[in-house]
Amino acid sequence: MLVIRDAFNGVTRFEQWQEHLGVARNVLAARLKSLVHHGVLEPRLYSERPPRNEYVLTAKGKDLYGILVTLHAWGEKHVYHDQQSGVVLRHKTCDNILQPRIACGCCNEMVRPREVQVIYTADRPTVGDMMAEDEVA
Amino acid sequence: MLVIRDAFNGVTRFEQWQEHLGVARNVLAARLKSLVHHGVLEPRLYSERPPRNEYVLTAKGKDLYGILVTLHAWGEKHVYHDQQSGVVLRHKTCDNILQPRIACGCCNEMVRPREVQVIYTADRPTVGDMMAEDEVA
DNA sequence: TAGTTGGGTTTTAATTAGAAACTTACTCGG
DNA sequence: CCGAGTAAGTTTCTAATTAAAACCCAACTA
Repeated sequence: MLVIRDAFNGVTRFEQWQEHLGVARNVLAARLKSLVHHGVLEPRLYSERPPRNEYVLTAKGKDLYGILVTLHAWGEKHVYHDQQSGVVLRHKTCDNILQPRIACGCCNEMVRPREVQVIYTADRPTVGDMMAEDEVA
Repeated sequence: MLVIRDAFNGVTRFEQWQEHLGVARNVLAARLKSLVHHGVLEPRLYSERPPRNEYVLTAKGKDLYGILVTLHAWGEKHVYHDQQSGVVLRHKTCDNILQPRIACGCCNEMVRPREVQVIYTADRPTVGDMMAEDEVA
């Protein structure tokens, strides 16, 4: 998640993440590999010899933006209690601090939890099933 | 997260989570304890003797709804590729499958990533700092 | 040629998860 | 009254996962 957050902030290279996050190098390498494998990031060779790649967000990755924004707002409100967290998101269009709300893509109305119905269309897959896609190797 | 998801689906008791998630009992106990400690869930004694609690979402917990919905939609689109995932969210108000979008709480407009500016209001705290609140004990 | 930089692996140590048994304090049925 | 059942955990021990630290290496660079 933090890797992806940085990616949205323009980070594309191993060393940049390493510096920003202070995470162990092997862990970062594993994260990147996994994110590439899951199609969230895409490696791009920016130097042939020595072979060096940068990592850019795919469409799948870019679609994580809503999650990040929502998560950030939650943290601001409930973890930092609207005090200095160090990072703030501004909505350029209206020039206010972004307070993200969930809207419906169909009717454009704001969505409240009460208006959402959970429908089970089949036997609910187990957590194991959900992770099964990993078992490629 | 899965614990919280179930909480939104009406689960309040230890055994219910245990059955739904199939997670080890000690792990579940640890999760619940941690969620209570972080103020996401609130224990409520529903029986004095024997002492038994149920767990209900706090305001902080309820505010996680947006994250869950956004996450779910992402999974539907990119992990299940809009095929049978087993669970679907319906927007009662307009009777369509919910496709959550991020809207701005101030101007009510849909938000696109480009319209969001990241502002660093202070030295960015390290990941360590962010977690420091845990060090109460 | 001796650093330095980018991008990793290998090794080792710590953390976490899991499975199963045990505990406590009841209730219920015979 | 006795044993079984239930709900909510705790304990113990083992297995798997994760992370930190150190190491590696190919290519620039001074």
